[in-house]
Amino acid sequence: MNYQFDNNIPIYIQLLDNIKTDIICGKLKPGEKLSSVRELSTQFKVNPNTMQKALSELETEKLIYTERTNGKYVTEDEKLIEKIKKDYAKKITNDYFEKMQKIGINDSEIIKYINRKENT
Amino acid sequence: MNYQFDNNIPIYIQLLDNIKTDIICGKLKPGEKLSSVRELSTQFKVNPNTMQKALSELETEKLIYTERTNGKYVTEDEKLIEKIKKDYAKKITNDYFEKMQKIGINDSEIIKYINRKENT
Amino acid sequence: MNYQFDNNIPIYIQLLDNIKTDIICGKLKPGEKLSSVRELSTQFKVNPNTMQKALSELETEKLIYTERTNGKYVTEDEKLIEKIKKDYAKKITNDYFEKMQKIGINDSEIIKYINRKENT
Amino acid sequence: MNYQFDNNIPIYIQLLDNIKTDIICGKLKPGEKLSSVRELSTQFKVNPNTMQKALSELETEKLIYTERTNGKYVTEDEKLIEKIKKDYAKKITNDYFEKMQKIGINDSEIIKYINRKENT
DNA sequence: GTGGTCTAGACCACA
DNA sequence: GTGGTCTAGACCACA
Repeated sequence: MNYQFDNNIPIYIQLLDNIKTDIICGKLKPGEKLSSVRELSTQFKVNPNTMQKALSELETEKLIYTERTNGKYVTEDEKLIEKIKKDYAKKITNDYFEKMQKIGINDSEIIKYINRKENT
Repeated sequence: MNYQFDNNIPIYIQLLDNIKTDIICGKLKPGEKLSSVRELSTQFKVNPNTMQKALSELETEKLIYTERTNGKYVTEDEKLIEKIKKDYAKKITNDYFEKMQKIGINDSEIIKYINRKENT
Repeated sequence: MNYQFDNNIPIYIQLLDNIKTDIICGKLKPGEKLSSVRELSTQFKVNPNTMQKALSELETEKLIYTERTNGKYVTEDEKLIEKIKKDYAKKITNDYFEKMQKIGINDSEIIKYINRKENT
Repeated sequence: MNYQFDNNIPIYIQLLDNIKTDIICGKLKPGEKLSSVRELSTQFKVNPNTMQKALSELETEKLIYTERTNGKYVTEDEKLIEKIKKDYAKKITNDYFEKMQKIGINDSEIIKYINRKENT
């Protein structure tokens, strides 16, 4: 499996989002141990420093924590994960509505777009 | 009127989006003459080069055209505007669904988020 | 002026603390422009990346902000600075008391140590 | 009893401080025999090597001594303990004042912070 | 083996 | 000129 990076977004952000998404959607379980920085960087074919940067950002968000000389783990705080998930969902829903309204598409028209999408 | 720029997105992109949105939602009418680059750059408080770059991108998209020595105008091609509007609306609807699904939120849950938003 | 680094503390933390202290005590004023990353790294004789790391940590704390292609500035939010100052002062006061009590020195004895210090 | 370690300070330092504090505050009496390294490492849930390192540092400071094949003991030199206690107290008092002054809090303001703390 | 730090230096977009 | 990103690779403490 070979990851494709979007050239317009910094790689460390894409790595970060990738792992974050895995935590939020439950693919990475609370308390689960992550692969080592070295392994992950090999797997994603990036420099260890780049991976380290992505992971340390996740750590400041408290989504992962480090046991020194041992490894990195997904937070056990399930409420935090749930909160981040809901906040994120609300945010992108808001952003979506904002963008639609900005180009002059009102609520009832938005529903049409959504229904068309739903019935695919 | 003072525009607030998001420091993480190139200013010329933000300018471009701004004007594009105005055309799509009809605030700028088909065939309407734009202010001069100089005026626009003063109005948005940006470097004229930056404004120039934004406008030339819009010109590549054919949303505006230049009459030499006379100024820049919104395209008169209403079908083009309509098409860009619909394509854009579909695209952001798709993006929205994709993002929600990525974090493990399925269609019926998406509807909940949308309803909550609708009833605000 | 040549900075001496403590070998047991990461350099970027020491840089960060240094600048943070300058902001908190008012040596760097709210809204003041910082020297460029390159200048600062020359001045402190560290690698630009190390300085960059220190500064970006200060940015996540919102004590500084970046104007792209322009430079970095001290936050204009004086309340935030004041808050960070007070929180920090409370924290080190608490830490001090805790440490003293841990080695079996009670409040009245602490006062003696403080008075002796005060009258120096 | 389960010790919580701060991940940013080497565990052996935290163990060392812990035992040192117990000696200084009298919880461990002069001449008292310590538990075996094996017991201590089980009790603190650390690797025996780590506990060994902590103890050997304490031995360098002469706060404990080893009777070969018999075990480790707290020093009987009460003056030494008293001296270390006072030195430590002075040191952290000095450090405290230094830190406060560094962020621009003068002596009279320090007193306010202390009084507020005292009256809790 | 684990994570953390740091350097040297290249390269980039933007203004 | 400004900040930002990324790589290659060394070195370190800790367990």
